Amino acid sequence: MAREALGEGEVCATCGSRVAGLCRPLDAASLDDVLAETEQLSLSPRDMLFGEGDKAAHIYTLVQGTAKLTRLLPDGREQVLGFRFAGDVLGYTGADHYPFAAQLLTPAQVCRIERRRLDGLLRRYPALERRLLDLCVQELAATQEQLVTVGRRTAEARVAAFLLSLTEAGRRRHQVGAVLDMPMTRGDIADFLGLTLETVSRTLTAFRRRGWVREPSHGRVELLKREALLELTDGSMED
Amino acid sequence: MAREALGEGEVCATCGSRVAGLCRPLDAASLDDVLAETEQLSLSPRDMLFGEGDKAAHIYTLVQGTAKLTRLLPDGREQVLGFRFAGDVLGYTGADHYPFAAQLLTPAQVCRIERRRLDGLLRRYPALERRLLDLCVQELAATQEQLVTVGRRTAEARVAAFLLSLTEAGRRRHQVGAVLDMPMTRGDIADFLGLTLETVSRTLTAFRRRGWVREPSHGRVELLKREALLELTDGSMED
DNA sequence: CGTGTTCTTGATGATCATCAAAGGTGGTGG
DNA sequence: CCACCACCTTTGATGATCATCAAGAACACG
Repeated sequence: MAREALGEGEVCATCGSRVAGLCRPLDAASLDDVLAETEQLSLSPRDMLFGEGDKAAHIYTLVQGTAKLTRLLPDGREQVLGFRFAGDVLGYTGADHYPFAAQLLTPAQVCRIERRRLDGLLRRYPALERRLLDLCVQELAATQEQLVTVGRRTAEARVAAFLLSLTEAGRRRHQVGAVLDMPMTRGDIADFLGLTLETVSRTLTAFRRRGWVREPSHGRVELLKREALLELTDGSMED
Repeated sequence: MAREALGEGEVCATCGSRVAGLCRPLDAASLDDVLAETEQLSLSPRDMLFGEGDKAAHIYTLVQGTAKLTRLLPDGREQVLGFRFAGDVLGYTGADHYPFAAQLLTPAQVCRIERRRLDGLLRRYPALERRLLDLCVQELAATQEQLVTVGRRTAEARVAAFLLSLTEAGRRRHQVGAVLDMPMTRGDIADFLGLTLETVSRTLTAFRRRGWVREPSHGRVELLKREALLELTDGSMED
């Protein structure tokens, strides 16, 4: 669906790689070469891409769909480290076991490559290593931003920051229009923001009552008063 | 001081690079080459390595001393993103402005290199790019761990996790003995853990009263009951 | 020895978690 | 096609944890 809207990079026959994902910096010939070493998978909501502590055998590019990255706590609760969308790369780690789990929230297509094959490719295509570094730096910045949100903001400000981050995620996927996909449950959002699902629910209905947001259907939101949400985050989210 | 304890890599005449830092993977000849493009600085507590939003002109290796990375909130409070110790690399970012500030907590020596010169070096020594990626992956993991701490743990568990992380940081610097450096104030720790300085103070005196920790002098701690602290974090910090 | 900073300790209260129950929604199978 | 079931969401009542406000003590520094 987003396929036609992509413009610029195009290509991405099987993998979407050219557009975003790991292989973005490659030219057509190299891309074919790399794609030869990959597998494509179709998956369903709740499927695990990998579990926390699993052997880190693959690197994944999410071609279509949404996933959450989670760490499990001993008492059964979980912390959501982040959400990932079409075009994002998942599961690169220095260690040989994944330090967190990746679970799909929607139907999805992914492109994956074996870790040990990747090492060869990295030697052959140095641009890939640079790409991985750029992606890692981006992820780090996003995680730090999230740390600020969870560490220093009120419940309302956290939910506001989350909603605003959805529009950023939508833009990266060239999503047009004011209505955003929000495939995660209140519980997922709560585990992301360091709150309970009740608090998230109450906060969202408060925003709805104030006319700041609208939920046209399950899994979608529209932000009607972006300024109000921005103000809640205290101006600390730029753009 | 830690200098003689290093063993293995040694070298590190000026920069400490061989031991840790950015240049660890280089051989002696390449190291000399790289060092020729660096500057060495001696700095004092409270000096800023760089401010949030400054032009990202340099990459720094902390040779000696401790620093905190912070983001400022509009209301004047700050979130400490992390602490950095001898051997750590600071200030690598994809953007052209630093997204956070770096301030020293102790007297320090740093080795820095201009951003644009680094780009040339990265081409000449691909191992450096790999090194940067490894460091970034490590930082990401640490930040995610911190997100779990701040998002899901009680005040006591957060302080316990912080203390335990100090022993990890000490080990990386080959610090021997049970007494750890803790150059940060209660306020710094609070801003790191998403608490107030009063709560940190109360929690630490509680630990002291229980005989779990001791502060032989300002800026040092000894952990007397590691198991107790570990249990507080709920077993979610391994090792 | 004084001054600024950091640390401790107490009293009070707000925010958000917890416990509980009912209303929606989508999906599945009879 | 309808009914049932699992899961998600909403809303309320209550209370615990931690922030806030305040003041004094310890410490480091010049």
